[in-house]
Amino acid sequence: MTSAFDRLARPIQKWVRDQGWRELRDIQSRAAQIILGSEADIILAASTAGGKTEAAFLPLLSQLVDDADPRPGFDILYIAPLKALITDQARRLDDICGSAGIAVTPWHGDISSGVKARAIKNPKGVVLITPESLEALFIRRGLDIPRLFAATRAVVIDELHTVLDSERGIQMRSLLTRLELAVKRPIRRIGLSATLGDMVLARHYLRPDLADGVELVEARGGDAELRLQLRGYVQGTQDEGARAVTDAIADHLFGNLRGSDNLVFAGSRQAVEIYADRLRLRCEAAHLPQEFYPHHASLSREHRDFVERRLKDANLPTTAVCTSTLELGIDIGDVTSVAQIGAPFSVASCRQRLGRSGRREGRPAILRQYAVEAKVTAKSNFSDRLRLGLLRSIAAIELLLEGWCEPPQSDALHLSTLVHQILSIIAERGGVRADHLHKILCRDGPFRQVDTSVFVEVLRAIGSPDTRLIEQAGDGLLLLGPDGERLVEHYSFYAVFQTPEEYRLVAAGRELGTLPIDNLIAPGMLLIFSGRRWQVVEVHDHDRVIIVKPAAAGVPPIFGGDPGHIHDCVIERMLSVLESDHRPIYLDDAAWDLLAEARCNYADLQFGTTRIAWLSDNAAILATHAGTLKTITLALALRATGFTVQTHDGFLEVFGREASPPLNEVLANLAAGEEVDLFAHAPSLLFEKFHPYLTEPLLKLDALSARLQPEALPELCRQLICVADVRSA
DNA sequence: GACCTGCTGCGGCGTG
Repeated sequence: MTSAFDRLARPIQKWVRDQGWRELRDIQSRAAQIILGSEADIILAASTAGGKTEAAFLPLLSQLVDDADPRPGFDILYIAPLKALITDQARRLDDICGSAGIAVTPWHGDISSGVKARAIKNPKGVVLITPESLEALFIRRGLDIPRLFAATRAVVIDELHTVLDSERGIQMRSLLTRLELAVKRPIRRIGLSATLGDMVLARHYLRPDLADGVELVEARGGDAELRLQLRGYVQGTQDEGARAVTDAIADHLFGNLRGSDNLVFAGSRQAVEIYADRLRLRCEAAHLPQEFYPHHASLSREHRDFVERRLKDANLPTTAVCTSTLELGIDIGDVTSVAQIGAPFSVASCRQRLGRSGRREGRPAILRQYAVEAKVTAKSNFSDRLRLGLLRSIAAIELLLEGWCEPPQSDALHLSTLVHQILSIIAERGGVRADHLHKILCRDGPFRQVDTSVFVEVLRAIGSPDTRLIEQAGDGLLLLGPDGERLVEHYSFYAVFQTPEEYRLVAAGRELGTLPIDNLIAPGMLLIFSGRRWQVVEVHDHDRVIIVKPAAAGVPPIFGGDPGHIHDCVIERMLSVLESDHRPIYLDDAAWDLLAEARCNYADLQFGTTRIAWLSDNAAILATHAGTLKTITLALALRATGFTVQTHDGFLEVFGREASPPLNEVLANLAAGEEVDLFAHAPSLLFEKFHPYLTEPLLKLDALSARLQPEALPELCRQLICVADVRSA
């Protein structure tokens, strides 16, 4: 067979040689053979900096050079979830395309309207766009879509793994369906991804109707040496004790990270502020130049750019104390080590973070995991005694080492995003019939879990006199109603995800960043923000602005957040770690003491032989051996039957009240399939952007599909009472 | 019990 390199177009070959590459990487050769030898859809899976972009684009651009399409229109559509990524990739592609005379157009909110207007007039080459800007194109220029994409041969979707089951991922898949409808032919899809946990599901996501036809090219081996340490810390119940742990961790970070580039994932924006402050003080005390900086989404763009530039600069040692802002693929170069404070929420993000270090040949990947546990007293709760945070850290590391990570959740209805896409299609076309809408979105598009009756209910809800998002014309055509019109006209419509309201924080005329409005802020209060200390001078509620001045002391603000979902496999692993007597080699002595203590307490509760630990006649701790979704579902079922329930990772603490029936009986009934009203205590059902326009029955369906697992309840309860029976018999 | 992401069209003003 002709080598992959030989099959590339001349100018592309020249570019490869100019890079000084001796040969194409394995993933690049294999991708080139498939792209140039077939029409197949492809997933290219490799770690950051694994050469995925070139693997897709070298052959695609070769096709443009050797076999140009005379029709007008963009030849290649590239979609990425971050503006920064588009800017980076446009620069790299410009370099390759320059000599081949192929146009490269970055397209997102920060690109000037002049560039966009020119591209619309004369569309060609590669366009790099965000899902939101593509959405805007459909809504504002619906009639131009067939012309703009008449010549498009391929859609390249970057960071596919981050959008698989998210609202934005569903939106993007809907847009791809609509694009193919507009040009009346399929367009090859190429997904670029980090290594995925479940490749079958990923293929299905890329091309639902022909998942088996999706070719998979994964980067082979090449895994760097991994150096791991899990350090245990115990914090007291007093404020003073809590500070002592923070200082101990800050001391360790300061001693080990100074002088090199590192990322410290602190877990929350508040923790980022605390640790950045502690580390700054240590530099000042030692009369050393500052090299520790905070980085999270509430900080001003200016400050974040500054930190990112420092990370890229090889001459300035820089450690960013950050949230998941620095987890995604923007180019900050290689870092020496990664630290993680507190247990990670998912194995997938843990892997993504670790992938930031050890990327260069011969350098190890280094992960320091800090586990902070509460000091146990006579009054301590069992969850503190079982050291659930430490266990989750261990479980995540073990699963990471085994190559596992969370698969996407595929059965959610995504009704909020469905409302968004209904409005968008009506706006794109001016009007559309209900049956046609159903065909585009539910039969051909990504909303296949939505059956006809639910779809009709959604249309009724958003067409009701209360909501007035849509209305029906005499000929049956669905049109935008007055409120729908107003919604779609505003630029805030294009994003499918929700964003909270915020104050802007300003010091000496410069914006430091933003704070959620639920912080109670008054003049005179002290704040830690952007790695420095401030005093509030003025609060302008109307303009949502807070003016601050430097201060000598401060407290970190509250940033809110939502509870995360822990996967079933992570919980199972936590329990098997508890039931084993093995000492993982990466634990330090303090962490090992904590684990040994947790194992003793687990045995004391008899959990080795039963899943129910009775606290009294009608109060117990249940070991659900299940992740957040199932555990929460059981908690709601028990609350509905009159119990007070507290939830923990994989455990429930259940207390009977005077009127509640015996817990044993309730569990037996649930095991037998008895139905209970999981929404008996009217929990809030508004989570997503377009939820406020839906009816309560629809909101419950949406919650049941994505946030609960009622179908798992009987089996979960059978397990609970079965294992309990074995013990009593 | 947490984090992140995105945005058009148009009017008004200054400058060359």
